[in-house]
Amino acid sequence: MNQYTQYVKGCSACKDKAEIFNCLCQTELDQIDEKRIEVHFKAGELIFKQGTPNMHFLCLTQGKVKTYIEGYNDKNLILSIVKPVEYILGPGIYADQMHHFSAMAIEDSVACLVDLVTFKSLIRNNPDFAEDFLRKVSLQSIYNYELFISLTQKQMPGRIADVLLYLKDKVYESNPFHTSLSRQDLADMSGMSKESAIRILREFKDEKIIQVNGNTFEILNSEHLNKISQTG
Amino acid sequence: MNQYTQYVKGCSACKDKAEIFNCLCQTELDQIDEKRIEVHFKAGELIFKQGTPNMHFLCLTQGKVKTYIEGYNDKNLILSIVKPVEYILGPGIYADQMHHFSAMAIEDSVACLVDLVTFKSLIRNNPDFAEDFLRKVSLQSIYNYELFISLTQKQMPGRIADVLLYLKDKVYESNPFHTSLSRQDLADMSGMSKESAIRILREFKDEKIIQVNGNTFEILNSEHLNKISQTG
DNA sequence: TTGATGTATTGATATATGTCATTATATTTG
DNA sequence: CAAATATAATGACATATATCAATACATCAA
Repeated sequence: MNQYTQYVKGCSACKDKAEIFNCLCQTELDQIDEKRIEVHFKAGELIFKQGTPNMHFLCLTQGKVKTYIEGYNDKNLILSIVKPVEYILGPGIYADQMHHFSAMAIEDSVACLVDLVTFKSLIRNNPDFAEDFLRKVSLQSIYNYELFISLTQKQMPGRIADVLLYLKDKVYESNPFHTSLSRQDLADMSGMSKESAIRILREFKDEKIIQVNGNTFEILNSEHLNKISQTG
Repeated sequence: MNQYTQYVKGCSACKDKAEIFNCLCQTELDQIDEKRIEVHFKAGELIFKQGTPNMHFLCLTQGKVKTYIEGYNDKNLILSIVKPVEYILGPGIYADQMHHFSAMAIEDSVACLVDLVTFKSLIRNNPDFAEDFLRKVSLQSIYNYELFISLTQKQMPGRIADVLLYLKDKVYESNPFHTSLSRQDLADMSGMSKESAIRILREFKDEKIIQVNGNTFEILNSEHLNKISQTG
């Protein structure tokens, strides 16, 4: 590591990678930089758990993380797959100071933790940052509404189609894509049993809509898959 | 109407009824008061429609409103029943300026509309108001997560139980309660067909968990209903 | 290599839920 | 008032989906 890499490390380096801190001036960035705690997580490690106190603002800088609600009978519902640089924040921050979902690294990951006092003071003192934060929260909310419709009004093929399109377009941004998500995870993303998820994937494969090789997926017939997503 | 009632009308009157404007000073309240447009809706009338531009902040002062996502095949998913004084705001305000769900009066209602420029400037200039707004958005988000679990991981009896408890505790705050919601609405709240909703209600009735008389519901065995909600 | 463990896959079966058709009950309209 | 319309309720049936059991496959440790 040379002097240059040394220099751009920290929040300033993150600033160059993502727009989430665009609204912060150097002083504010330095303020976060000073407070932040960098933590490394191995794949499969829990980052925070639903039901525990939410004391920090969390920003993912490397790796990938799944956020999921732990429901009944050991069933999980995966809400999103987060990739860097993006923050992972729950509604508890401005409500009851609790985590309402869990977060787990699905790849080796690095996250920065900043105490909420610092975070909230930035929100209070920088209206641009506050607005940007509201924008992010809103976008997440919009995605949640889409998820509602997918999960409650579409049948299994439509839901699996949604998951595949989400992974291709939003998470891996490539086709084919390789994922560290298990079949159980795919099932937890689409609200069904893993056996059902596997069956639908096989059907898609038989119909030459996708190609599956272990954990590598390729969407062959995007049009058809979109149609399945639309028609439910 | 005497001079006194005249005096307390407008946003100041609302301030007394709800905490949502507690953070605003008199000047700010007057600012809203000047800009606001009061609109009366009859039961069944559409207040705003999913997919149309979201140009106003909306505050319900009288009546009741259902917010719902319009999905596929003319199926709706009711997100919440809003009662006064509460605002009805969508994530579009800080994202794409569109409505992502529809709102319909289920009783004769009155709402105040304030243009977004005014609203956003209040958020920018009053950190307390911004924080309170974030708190509200967060609470809604938390409720949405509970809804996710109810809708995706519980079977029909559990979902109907959740709807009944929601109406009793959060909407009407009484037992028995009378509702203007149709059986179709109850079905749209629990993500099932209206026939299924009716069947479950009958089962609850047969088991003496609830009493039903048209649109009047009384929860007789709260403990049992809670248990059904828990066990899914 | 071998066994051991976890994950993926498949098939058979049970069950939850939706759909369709029909009747009953309200509610509105002329 | 009766007729007309909307909503509610019920039953028979179809089907989507979960569950259970068995097997295949991959990964890892010894």
